Amino acid sequence: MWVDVLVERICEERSAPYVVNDAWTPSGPAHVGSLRGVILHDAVARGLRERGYPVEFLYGFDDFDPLDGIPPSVPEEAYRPHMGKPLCDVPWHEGDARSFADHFAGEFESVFRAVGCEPQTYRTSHLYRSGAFDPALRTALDRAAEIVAIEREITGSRRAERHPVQVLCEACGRIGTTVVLGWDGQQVTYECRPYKVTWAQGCGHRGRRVPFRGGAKLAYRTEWAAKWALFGVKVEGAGKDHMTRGGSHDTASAVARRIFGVEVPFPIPYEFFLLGGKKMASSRGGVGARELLQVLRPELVRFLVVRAYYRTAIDFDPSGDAIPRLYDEYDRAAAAYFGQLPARTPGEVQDVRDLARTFHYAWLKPTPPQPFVRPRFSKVAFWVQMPHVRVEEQVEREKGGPLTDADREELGARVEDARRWLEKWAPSHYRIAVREAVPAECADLTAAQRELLARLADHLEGAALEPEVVQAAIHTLKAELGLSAKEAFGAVYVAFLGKDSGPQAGALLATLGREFVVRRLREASGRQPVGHGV
RNA sequence: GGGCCGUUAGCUCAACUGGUAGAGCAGGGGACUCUUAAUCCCAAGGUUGCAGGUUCGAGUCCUGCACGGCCCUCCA
Repeated sequence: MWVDVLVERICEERSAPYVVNDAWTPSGPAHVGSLRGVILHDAVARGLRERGYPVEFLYGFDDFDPLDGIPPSVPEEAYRPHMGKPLCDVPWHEGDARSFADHFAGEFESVFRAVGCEPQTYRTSHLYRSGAFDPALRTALDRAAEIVAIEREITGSRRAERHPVQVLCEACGRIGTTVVLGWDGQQVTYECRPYKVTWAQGCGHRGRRVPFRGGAKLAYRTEWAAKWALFGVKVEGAGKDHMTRGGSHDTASAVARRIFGVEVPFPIPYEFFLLGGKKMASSRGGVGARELLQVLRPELVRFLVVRAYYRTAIDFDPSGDAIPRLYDEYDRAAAAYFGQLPARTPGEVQDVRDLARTFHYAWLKPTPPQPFVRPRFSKVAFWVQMPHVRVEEQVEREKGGPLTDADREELGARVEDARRWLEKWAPSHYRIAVREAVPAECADLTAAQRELLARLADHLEGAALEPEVVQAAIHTLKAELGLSAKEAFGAVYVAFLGKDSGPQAGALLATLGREFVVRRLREASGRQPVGHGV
């Protein structure tokens, strides 16, 4: 199981205590890829902890970065004047005291807490304003030329020369628009340029200021290296866009080694998380991390990430069979974890062991789970649609005993997921839906089946529409006509559902109302009512 | 051009540091003979993309190739 393999290698290649770090810029709603990052780091931290090492799991919100784009979910006019300011200095448009950064950081934090990730969070703005980053800032200013040279070397000088420090403009409060002109060991001279970047306009101010305690920030790649040095980070993964050769991770690594003199954290390059084949990035809209929790419950979200090898892309498409399949795999992993999955060959023994570990890392809480019933998802989805079925009784019968609290909790979650799935994602053949018009499939009915439908219509016209009555009538008629149960009931299902199976026929028809039932039976039979015109 | 990933049964995917290629679904056969038939049982289905190599042994390791996806630009 890949988490265990990574943990093993980390123990060989880096020494304890382990600081595991991950970070994200709260510039909009977090997308699912960021969620993969947190879950991955959380699982690795858990694995290291279980080996008895001291582990610190940190999660940074890069809220001192400039606002460089406006997410589509937010009114553009409210933020246009703030373009280029640090995210932590941009007020949230809906009145309360929070900043733009705090809003999105808080939102994402509640998502990753829900899937069981418990890092200690920090904000880069605090690192700057508290002075924690001042030594790194001084180093970067003193050795700016070296850092620029490193960037050019690593990236193959594809990019324009860029100073590793950005000053916060005293006149307009922007940080994305300034350039450093000089550094005398005490103060930086800088200019806030109108056309430095396309997404924000600097005010033109030219000044001198002390860069410390929040007066300036490190450029992204240097800042990354500085964080490793400051916290002594031993493990930090990143999406493959950072990890490509000559990319930001390579630059940060060189800066870490040559400028700050620290070891590069154990890298974990992980693949993207796609939803329905499209990349979900906050800047492009689409389904975010929060929305994923409205598709899958937290246990399944975490399982989805943990079971996939970290170097392969996850492409989750909630339509189709994906959710029932995911549930089946989750149940298999749970069975392996609880020792309920038999293994015969050595290969199977290993498979079961891996599955059990996967479930272990997917489990939300640090405390081990107690066994719980796992009625198959597709079955639950069927039961919740049957008017006469009480799901809890069904599960009790399958289990062969009364349900525990854990059982009931699990079942409740499944029922809720099943209803949501049926409503939003399930392919139509999973839905038991009474057709509004006579199904075309009725053309395939035999003469005897048509006869049965016609006689059933006649019978029900004068009888109580009770489940037992309907049920008994079908059985009587099938005997009269020499039909099998499958042929008889199949005809009824086809007439209403367009397919040859469904919930108990009596219960189904009883919920539909006599007039409709009789009319539909006659239409499907292709016969005129006995003794009536029309 | 560089990098990463993928290619295994009709479909969706498994298979630890190399050790008899598995599962779900679909399809086939059968069972329960008044319906929780979306259940249960059985069988079948694969020269693991192609060509080489290493090995007693390769889906797994190495080399090359083909096809597909993504990343390498700004920003993070």
